[in-house]
Amino acid sequence: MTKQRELILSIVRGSEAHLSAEEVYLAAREQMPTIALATVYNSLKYLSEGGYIVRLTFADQPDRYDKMFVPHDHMVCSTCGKIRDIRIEGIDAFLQDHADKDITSYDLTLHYQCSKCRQAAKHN
Amino acid sequence: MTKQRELILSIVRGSEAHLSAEEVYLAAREQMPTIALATVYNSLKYLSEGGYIVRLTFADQPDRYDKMFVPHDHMVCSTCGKIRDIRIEGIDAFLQDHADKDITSYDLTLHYQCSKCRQAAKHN
DNA sequence: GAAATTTTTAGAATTATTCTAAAAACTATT
DNA sequence: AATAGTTTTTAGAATAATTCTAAAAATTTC
Repeated sequence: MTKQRELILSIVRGSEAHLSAEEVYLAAREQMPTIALATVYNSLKYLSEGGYIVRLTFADQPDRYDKMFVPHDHMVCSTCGKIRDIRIEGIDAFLQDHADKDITSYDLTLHYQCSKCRQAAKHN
Repeated sequence: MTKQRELILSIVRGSEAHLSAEEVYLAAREQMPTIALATVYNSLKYLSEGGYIVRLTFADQPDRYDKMFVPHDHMVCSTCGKIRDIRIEGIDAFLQDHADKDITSYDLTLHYQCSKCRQAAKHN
């Protein structure tokens, strides 16, 4: 673990948001102004492949990174793209039961409209 | 519906694969050699926003397009990236039941290792 | 069938990410 | 603790996927 990777890990772990590489880069620069964007990408790859953090891929957004201490799924607002954590109780068992092959992991994203966007939509 | 959009819709509907924009473009050019790549992107956006086809987003791959006559989910091989359709019986009801908000749709991707890649991995 | 609108085309632009090659930082070896 | 070997970082170039732009073509409306 280099200083850079430690820093990046601490940024992802210290945030409740689902940060993009760019956002991690901006946060990292505050503590290490000379860090390169490529290092952020390298480190995020290293950390997610090593299981320290989880990479999330959503449509129409750059990839995001999640500390995922507690297993959970995600809801994305179809209008503004904001991401919300959600826990679907019993989903793991349900999926293993209903899939014919052994699954190693899964991604589940629910689409919905967040309350802010629902409000905004009314005023049209 | 313009000629171009008709053609692109027929290509997606006529394929069992999950075609990328580039693949649709190559197929489209065989019947309409002057079609522009931007038109393929525009049309795929138009068709997926209109509900004629479904856009799929996976990590480390360009977006893909699926005719989705029958609702289903997807399994992606973690090694080669190949996509397989899967039907998870009762998942819709399960999700609506277990999510606290009204969901408009969902994406579920299961990760696994396809038999070809599992074989290949053995010989190491 | 002229006018208005929409779509297509071709190429430039943008965004997210990876690659490259040299420099720097570690690690292991005497 | 100097040396050699390996890994990581850096900065910038390169790439891939997709969108934007502006003019031309097609389509629709009146």
